[in-house]
Amino acid sequence: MAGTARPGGRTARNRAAVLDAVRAELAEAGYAGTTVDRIAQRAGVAKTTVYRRWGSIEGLVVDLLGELSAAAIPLPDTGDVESDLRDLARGIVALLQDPVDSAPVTAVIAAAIHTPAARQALTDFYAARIRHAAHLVDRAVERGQLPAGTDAVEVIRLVGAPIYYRALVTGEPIDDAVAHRAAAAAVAAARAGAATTTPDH
Amino acid sequence: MAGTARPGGRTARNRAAVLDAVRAELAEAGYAGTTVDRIAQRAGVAKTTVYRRWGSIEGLVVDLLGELSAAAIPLPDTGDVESDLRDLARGIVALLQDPVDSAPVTAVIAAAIHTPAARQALTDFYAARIRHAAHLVDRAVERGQLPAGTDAVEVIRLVGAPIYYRALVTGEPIDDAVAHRAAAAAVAAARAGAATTTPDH
DNA sequence: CAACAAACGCAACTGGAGTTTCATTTGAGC
DNA sequence: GCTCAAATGAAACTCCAGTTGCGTTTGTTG
Repeated sequence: MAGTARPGGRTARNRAAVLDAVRAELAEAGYAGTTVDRIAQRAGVAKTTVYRRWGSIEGLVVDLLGELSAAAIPLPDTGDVESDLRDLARGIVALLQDPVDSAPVTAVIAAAIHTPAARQALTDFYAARIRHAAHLVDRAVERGQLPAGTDAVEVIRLVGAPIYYRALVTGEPIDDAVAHRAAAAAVAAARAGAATTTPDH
Repeated sequence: MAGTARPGGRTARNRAAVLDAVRAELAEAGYAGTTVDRIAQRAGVAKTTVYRRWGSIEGLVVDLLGELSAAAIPLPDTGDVESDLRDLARGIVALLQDPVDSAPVTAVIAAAIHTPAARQALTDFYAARIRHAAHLVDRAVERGQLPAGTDAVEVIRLVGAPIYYRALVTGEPIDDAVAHRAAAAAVAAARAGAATTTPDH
């Protein structure tokens, strides 16, 4: 439904202009300092149009997130699970450290705490991402690097969790060392059978 | 500075009434539906007073978080690291599942994404909590259940991370099974030496 | 190219969050 | 129990996000 009208039509052109403006405003002023008025002005569009089509800033960032999920992300494949997971973790760290890339993500995370629509969009977004990355773990299981019965999705969660935990909860700094440890911990847990589809408790 | 004036004075009485009102409003209407006007009305206080003393809703929830950190939390001590960490994880799950308890926490997390003051308060809050819980891991190292050189704080992070990750990022359901796996993964990582103060990379 | 529905732009309007001003109350100190 | 600074209450005010109404533009259909 992103392309109901012709890509060159005014509707599509305005949509692109507005989303670009949101990206720019988020990067410059942050989520708190971003107003619909300025976005509309920057996009050369009446603010009425923005409110009619997106309803609010939350609607805008949700739409922005949808664009992100459309962009395919390459999956590392070095032949070694831990290397692959480390690359994956480094990608997450890089994403969260870049103001332009992280702004829409953290904005939706904040919005998801209040708004069910944002919550749903975020859940769908990460479900797809994690499912995609899980293939990396499946390959490792096939290679015998991880025990059979390993829950691939759970391993991916274990990689991302410590990084987002720092970014959102503790506010501790994030760097490649964090990515390194997250990958190492995930692999260790998986090797020990702590990430299986049927827990042995 | 919480008790500058006498505990029975009007100032302290108003503070308690307002914070109680915030708790109640958060539980009923959620963070998005909470307004300063209703809080003031509920507390039997002029809204001017609220704005003067707390500045905004964010200031209120930050203050609420401060109250939470003042309440001491008991540390499990079963003699087994994994049991202890599992109890700890269950406590986090219980906190996030209870609307009344979780509301101020998630509210500050959302606020911390935008507001530096909330960010600082949240960072301090969790730094203290994690440091406190880390004693549990230190004891386990002394008992020889975990390798020497284990970073106790990092182990605690590994327990909390998957739970908050689900709550804030992926939106996946949270239950005791999640707590169980988080503790198991953290112990596995620690046993494998993936959570040491001096990483072996 | 004529017709028409949908999307848009513009300006005026609305409502509520947050501020300011000043009179009043509280409670600590003497 | 008197004094005074600080905190509070009440009401009027400002400002801006979000809405509404209506005329205009766009682009699709036949």
